[in-house]
Amino acid sequence: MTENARPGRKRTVGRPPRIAAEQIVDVARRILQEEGVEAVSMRRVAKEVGATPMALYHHVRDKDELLLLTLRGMAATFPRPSLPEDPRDRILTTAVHMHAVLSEVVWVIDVLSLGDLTDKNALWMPEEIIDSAIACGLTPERALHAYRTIWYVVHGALVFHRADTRRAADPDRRPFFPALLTEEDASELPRLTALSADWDELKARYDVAEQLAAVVDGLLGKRG
Amino acid sequence: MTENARPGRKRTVGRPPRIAAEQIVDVARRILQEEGVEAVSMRRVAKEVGATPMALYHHVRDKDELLLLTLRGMAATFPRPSLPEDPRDRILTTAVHMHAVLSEVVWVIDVLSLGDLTDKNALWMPEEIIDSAIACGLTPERALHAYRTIWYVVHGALVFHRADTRRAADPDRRPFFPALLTEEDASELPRLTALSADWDELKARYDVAEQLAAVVDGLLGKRG
DNA sequence: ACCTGAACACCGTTCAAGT
DNA sequence: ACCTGAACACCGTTCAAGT
Repeated sequence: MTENARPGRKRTVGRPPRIAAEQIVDVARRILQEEGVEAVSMRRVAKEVGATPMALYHHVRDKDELLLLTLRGMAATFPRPSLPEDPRDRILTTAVHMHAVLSEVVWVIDVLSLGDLTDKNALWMPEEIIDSAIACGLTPERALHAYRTIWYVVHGALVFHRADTRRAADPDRRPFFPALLTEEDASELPRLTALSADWDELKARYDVAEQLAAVVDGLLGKRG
Repeated sequence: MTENARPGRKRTVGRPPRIAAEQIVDVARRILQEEGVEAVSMRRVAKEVGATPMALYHHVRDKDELLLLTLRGMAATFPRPSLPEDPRDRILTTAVHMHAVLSEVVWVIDVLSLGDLTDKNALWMPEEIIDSAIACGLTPERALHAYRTIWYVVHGALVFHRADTRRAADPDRRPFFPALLTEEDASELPRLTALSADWDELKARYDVAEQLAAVVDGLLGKRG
């Protein structure tokens, strides 16, 4: 948001605005949801909002800022779940919640991977995970690192699931992993060859909650 | 690679090629390395190879294919490390190796996240991890899931480290996480507030090998 | 202060034609 | 078979001018 268009600032002189920053962001968010991040362009948003492309630049600094603004308030639309007592379970529930929320609004992950977290309403999740990890005996530093690792697993599950979905939708998709295994590879790559038979079913059975449970236990050092 | 340009196919008629597919891929790879994925365009590659943009389409199907071809052979340039005896250690060493290799050629991760694995020389790594996980007592299916989770951690570490590097290089970077914490947040987000003081140092101390060790132990079920 | 119009410097890709 | 030229349908952003 540019300096002069910041909400709450009194506008006493000059031409009254014809389009509001919120309108722009709403349109961008709708395109994001309906057609994905690659369908969003300044020109497209401008057209749908009924203005020239350059009008947008009075409300947002550039395209990146517009995309980041679409995230604002998203976390608030999902109710904060009630968490269990046990700190280990609190971590797990929060992590699974992060994944669940983000897989309901798939476009968020696309925007998220190109910028920073801007939504303060989402910060209770790292806070909760770090706090619970400390309650489990980790130092604050180790707790932070553990949070990052958990986030990487959540992020990876979302990103690669999205990539799979896209590929499945692609009409003329190129040959990919299991297809490029030849007979000769069978001896060198026996495990992959064996698994490639029902690759898609196996992939579908990947259970994030289960994996996160194992990861959390590992990070908390609950091992013999 | 288009049907008619496939290497090994005898070309007995027609105009001799002026540019080879390999030239195109080499130029693309150089731009990738020197300026990043967003600097690669069909027009730019064509110019540097001394041809019109459309000449490229005789050797590759589209831009995506060109990018995927740049990965071909990358894994072979890194020697396969000697692995320890213990299967748990083999998993860890392989995972750390994946991370080390990919952080030496940072552009690979950008290309990788938009497509599939095309380099057969890289497949020994999932094979090794899955095989060792089975040796540790996991079923093949659980071993595959464990591999995916490990890959997510490696991928996340690389992607977010790259995002940080980019942001650090950006001259007019926007305010991001620790900066947007206000005094009022301190009570609701005490852990994050406390950690935000030396955020950058903490981030720099994130040790992938250490995290992977914990994750692997969790995935192998080595807990009390 | 807010918006328009024209322009700059790009994209990926298709299609018809040349050698 | 391989390559060119022109064209289509786009991009993000700057700059000068209008109300």
